[in-house]
Amino acid sequence: MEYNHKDIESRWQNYWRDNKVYKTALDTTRPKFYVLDMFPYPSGAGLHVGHPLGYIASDIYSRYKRLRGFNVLHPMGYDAYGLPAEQYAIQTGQHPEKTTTDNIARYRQQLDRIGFCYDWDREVRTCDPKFYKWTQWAFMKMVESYYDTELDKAQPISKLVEHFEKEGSKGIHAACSEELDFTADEWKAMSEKEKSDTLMNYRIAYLGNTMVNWCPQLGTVLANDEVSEGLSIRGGYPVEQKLMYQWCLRVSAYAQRLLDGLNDLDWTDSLKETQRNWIGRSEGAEMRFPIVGSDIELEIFTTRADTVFGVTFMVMAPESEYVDKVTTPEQRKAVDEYLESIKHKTERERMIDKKVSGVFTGSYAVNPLTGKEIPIWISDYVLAGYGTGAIMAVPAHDSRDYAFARHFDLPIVPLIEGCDVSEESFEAKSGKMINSASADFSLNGLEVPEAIAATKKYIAEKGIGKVKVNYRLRDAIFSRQRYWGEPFPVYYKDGIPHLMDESSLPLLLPEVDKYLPTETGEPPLGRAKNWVTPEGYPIELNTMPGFAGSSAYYLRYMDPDNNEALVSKEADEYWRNVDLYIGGTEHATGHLIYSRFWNKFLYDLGYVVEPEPFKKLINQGMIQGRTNFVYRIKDTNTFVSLGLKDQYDTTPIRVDVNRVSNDVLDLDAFRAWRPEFKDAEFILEDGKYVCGWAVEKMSKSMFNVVNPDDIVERYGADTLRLYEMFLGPIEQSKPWDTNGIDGVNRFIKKLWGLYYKGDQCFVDDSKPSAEALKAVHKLIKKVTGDIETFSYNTSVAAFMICVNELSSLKCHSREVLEPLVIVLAPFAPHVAEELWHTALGHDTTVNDAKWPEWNEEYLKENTANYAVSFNGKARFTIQVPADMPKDEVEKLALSHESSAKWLEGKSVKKIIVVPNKIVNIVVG
RNA sequence: GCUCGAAUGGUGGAAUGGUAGACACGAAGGACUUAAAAUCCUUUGGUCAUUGCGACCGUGCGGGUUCAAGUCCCGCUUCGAGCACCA
Repeated sequence: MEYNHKDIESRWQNYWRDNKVYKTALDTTRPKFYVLDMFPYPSGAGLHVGHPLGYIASDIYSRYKRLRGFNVLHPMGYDAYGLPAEQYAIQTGQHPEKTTTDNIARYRQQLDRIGFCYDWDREVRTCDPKFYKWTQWAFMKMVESYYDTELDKAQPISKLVEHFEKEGSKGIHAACSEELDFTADEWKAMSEKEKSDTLMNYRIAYLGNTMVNWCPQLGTVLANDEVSEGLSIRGGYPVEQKLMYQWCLRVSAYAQRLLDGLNDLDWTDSLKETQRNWIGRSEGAEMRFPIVGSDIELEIFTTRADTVFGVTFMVMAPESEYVDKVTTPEQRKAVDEYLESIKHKTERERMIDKKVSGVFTGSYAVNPLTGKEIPIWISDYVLAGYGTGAIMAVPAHDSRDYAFARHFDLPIVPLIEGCDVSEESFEAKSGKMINSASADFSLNGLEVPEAIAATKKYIAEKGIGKVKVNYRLRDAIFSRQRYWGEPFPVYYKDGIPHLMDESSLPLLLPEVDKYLPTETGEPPLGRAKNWVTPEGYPIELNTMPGFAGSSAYYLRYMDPDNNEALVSKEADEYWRNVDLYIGGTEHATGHLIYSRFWNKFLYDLGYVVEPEPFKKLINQGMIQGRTNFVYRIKDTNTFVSLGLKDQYDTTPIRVDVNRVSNDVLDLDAFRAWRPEFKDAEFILEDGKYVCGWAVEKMSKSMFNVVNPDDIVERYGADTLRLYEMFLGPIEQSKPWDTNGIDGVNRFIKKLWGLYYKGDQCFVDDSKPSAEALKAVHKLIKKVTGDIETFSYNTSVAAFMICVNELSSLKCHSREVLEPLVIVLAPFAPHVAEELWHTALGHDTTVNDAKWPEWNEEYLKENTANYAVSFNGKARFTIQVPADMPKDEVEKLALSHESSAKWLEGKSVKKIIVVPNKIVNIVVG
């Protein structure tokens, strides 16, 4: 029997499927282990060779854990709502559901060919009503909750209502959009609409008038993580800031818990750091500056409380609500003109344009420490959304304030001894304070950190301000003006939003004639007929964003068919949370934040038992494309090989990588590729056409997409799996390079040759030699250690070494060949399964085998090699019996004939013997 | 600007502070073959030496700790990632 990957792989894939070999059930007698891949968005392009990288890694780990006796949950599903399907629908009129279903079918086919051990009975699709019922359900729970800042958890909104009834807003501790102040009587006197609006200020999912990222080209709002440098991540269209009435999630209330939770997670430092940056905690002080001739106080946030004595002016954001209140009649015209000029700029223009601009309001504030009057300005370098939307300007110690002061000729007061502010600001947080004293308070002579602490204490005592922590993390905007997403279970009665009854879930996505906004600018759901409740009230027209469906999907896999709960108590208590999560870094500030938030919310309400969803997380690197080039001599149809191209004037042209093998162009395939190359001529080197190459993003337009199907067809899934792991550490990004895959394929054939030659099976029950036992036990030890640390590339190398040793030893003993198959099974399951059954004669599947333990006895050496070195420079090697005591090794090393010349005229100061490694003789 | 990470042959990459370059690709030479493919064997960091041995230099750069540094410490350079008018 020759190794025939097509026959072996299709046979076993069918067997696994028909016998539901990978079906997982809740089994409290066995320890659980939950291994999860980030589920893919099923795009029209299908899988390329980069996608399976993480899936293979998690598959290996799942199979390994299973062989170790764990009950492994390893599911897969689809993040099926998304913009591409909707845009395709707009262009073609094809229902997004149709394209999505087709794409999923294609993905499934591609995934199946690689031989993954998913339990497909647990598949979820975010666009499936059975699934999105629970997305809508969680949203409703968020609407019905507020965040108690004292208990530090979500609470039912009814508790807050009770409090309002009794004491109004006095003494509440609830996260809110803005501080409100009302009495119980005022609350009771509110209209239904006013009450609704008031409660929106506290709900965890709330309707709010907020600055949103509006993308006109996409026709929808976007969350902060969907925007980068003022452009939409999808499509790269400009994004503007716009005040809109939108559903939001009060993620900011969870900022501190999201930050603290990171400490206990087994994630990479860089990913945790990314999340910490995104949450952006900064400790400082909030201070009030009274405005001259008014009872308004301007509130600011600063991390540099020590610099208050250097505040020479104040600046507020153009969008600040105080702008109107402090602008004097004389300055009104100038201010209006300035606001108008800002309004026309997009967010991106504002970011790029670093020119200093601003306008004086005409009003003055009082510096609470110096008592001096300072002017209040407006400038767009102050952001409305962060802190209080106003700042105290310290030009001597902040570069932005410095630039502003210089431009408008405002005073600059240095506060740190010896600093030079004639050219630029001094921003270092060190040095001794100067110029910082009033009648009853002085910071002079203190170091900066001491001064910060002293000022915080002082302002708190004086009632001027208080210590405050600010976060960069904003609430997530939860509405999208799109069709292809979850509808909100919300209807409007007299303009007041109401939740639908829980029993009416899921609220099904309605049919529409077109997937575009309506003529009046309403979202696509505005086209739906009868989009009203049975009572005739209109239903919300927005849909939920992509992250809604992906925030709790890992919980649904635990209990996918449950129609009574997101996940049953029993299933949740058994599976708990994800032990190992594998996916890309691109979700660091999106999905991985939202999911943690969502989980913490459900945890607060008692629906889940674990406060964190993903215990350990591995980020697989991106597989980049490796583009091949051919070089056409200008104005001809002649192509010159890489090594000779410098002799001609050439144009590099990207060539389909599938027509190139090991950088050598297949000439006929190239001629057949496109009509214009039909008559191409070639200048070869050594009879070959060698292509150039470059690393680029893997994409159709670069002609560098490699489809896993082609690799599986040619070499088999086992070769693909081993090769992807062999490329390098999984965390690392690397270009896909088909060069080298032959080496892995050769390994599998060589392995096969240990068991079979022609039709003859070699496996016998003979006693293996010590060398053979050693080879395989070394392998077991190495692979066991490697799997736990995800060093799969060195495991593959270990397999190669072991098989090479066994074939040169001509070892065919079952005692050696059986454990070899078991440890190989996670990596190359098809060939392992085949050998397990046919060559080794088992009738169970290799998945039910027991992971072998290595025996240290077999690994013992009977001789030990020592490198003998003098002052750290290795000079020669000695071989001694393994159990020779240290002092004898020393003696032997010193008496070796080669030692004489190193010892000549010198004395031995010290001898260091590292077992099996080195004898270092220190001479001097 | 702040934060984090990385840098090792022609290439991808190995190395608990202990003989750097495992394993693989590529390349060169050889065996088998009419020939090619496939397969197998040998060589492959550099320089010099070489029908014997060898010798010296080598992990981005400059210092340091150590008997011993790719690995630890300090200071740079370059590349990558995250955040960024965030006060």
